Amino acid sequence: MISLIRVMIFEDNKHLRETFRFLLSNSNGFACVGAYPDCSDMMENLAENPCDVVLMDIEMPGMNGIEATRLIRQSFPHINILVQTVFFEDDYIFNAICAGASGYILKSTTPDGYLEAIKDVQAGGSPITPGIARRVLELFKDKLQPAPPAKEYNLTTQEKKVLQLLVAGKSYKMIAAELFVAPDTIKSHISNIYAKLHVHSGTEAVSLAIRDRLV
Amino acid sequence: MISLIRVMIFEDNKHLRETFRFLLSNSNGFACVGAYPDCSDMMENLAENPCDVVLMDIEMPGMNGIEATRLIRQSFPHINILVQTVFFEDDYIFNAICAGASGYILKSTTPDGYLEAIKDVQAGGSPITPGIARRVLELFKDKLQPAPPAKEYNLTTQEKKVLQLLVAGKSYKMIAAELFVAPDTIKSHISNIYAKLHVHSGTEAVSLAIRDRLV
DNA sequence: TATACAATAGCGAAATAGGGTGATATTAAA
DNA sequence: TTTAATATCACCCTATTTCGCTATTGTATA
Repeated sequence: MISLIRVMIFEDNKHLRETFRFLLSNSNGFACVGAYPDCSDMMENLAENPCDVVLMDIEMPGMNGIEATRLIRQSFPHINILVQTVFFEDDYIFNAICAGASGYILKSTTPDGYLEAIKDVQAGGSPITPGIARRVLELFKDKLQPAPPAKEYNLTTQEKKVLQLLVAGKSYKMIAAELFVAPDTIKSHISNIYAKLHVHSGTEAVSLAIRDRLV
Repeated sequence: MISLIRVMIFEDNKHLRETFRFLLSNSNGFACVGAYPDCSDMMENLAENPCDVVLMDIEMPGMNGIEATRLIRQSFPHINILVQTVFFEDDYIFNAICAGASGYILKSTTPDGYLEAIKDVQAGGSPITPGIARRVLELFKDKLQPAPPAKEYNLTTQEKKVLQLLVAGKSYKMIAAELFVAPDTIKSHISNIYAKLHVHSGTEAVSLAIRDRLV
């Protein structure tokens, strides 16, 4: 008994859809268990025809491929979804990943490329067209390191401690107690902090401190 | 005149290093402009031998490939760095991307795979081994959607507005003015907000609101 | 039709925060 | 050695915040 990778196709372009079906039906190790132009009966299709991999177009009439991906992942988490598109849109890429796509390839891929990609996702990998992968890495970097504190504010070590306790929601008295100094000293520090941060209240200072990662 | 992709290699394993050198020197369109076992003289090497792509091992004696990647990106931002490793470590992947690696491949790649990957990075893409790409996507998802507000707090719409303005550093009076109601109304709302959030001061509320993404 | 909740508003008292000014001791830099 | 920055503390005064309690209105909901 040979293990087949069962693939379901969602692709609105009829010619492409039939090409995929033909390719999968005539390649060893692959089977096409359905090919549909839109996602109108998607959940029923998936429930009736078990499959391992879904080849999902993004641009489709009705529900788009990203929303469809999200739905499939919710009800059939074991299915690997290979998203394909003609566009490089950052929003597409970002949303497709968040929706749970397991791979993301460009439509310019060769027939063998498709088969390779389907094998890759089935094996637990995530084939990504290099051009798209570059965008993924850029997005990753942008989102994950939103610039270290652009401004330094030149807070002293004691001021930083006070600011931290202020962010923790402590009152002047409590901060004073924790740092073993007089409440008036804390008041003085906080005045200086406000001046350096150009704010005039605790809430403003806390807000800025958190957003600028001063704490 | 043919355009060559000039590649510099950093790889501590002598056999691998020489294999790469041989492969690049004997493949059309590629040139090896240097192959070193560590990064001790890296910056000088790069300054003296212009190159387009660096093939960088992660595990090396002395400076590791990730730190080296960071340094190269700082001084030679036009150079594309292709990182390779034998390990699937999430930390490696994460840090390599943040350091500015343009591609990330496993050492099990075939000779042709290396040449393809080098061509890909030079063309502005980011070849990533599917297995690693899967980890990248997982990391991406984990880091970017750090759980929606675990607690709901059941704030009303008006209370949310008030909280937002409080986070913006506004005083009771200013909030009242912006929402066209009496200051005492804001006082009431804030009392209710504090009760729902289990806090007792503006700074605490702002801190919690930002950290729990209520705003 | 009661009941609950949201939004509104007011009153009073106590606590806290914030602005200003000034002083002292210590330490680091010019 | 003078100067500048830091950390400390005090006093005065006002504004703001916080807590409690009460109360009205409109809108859903049981």
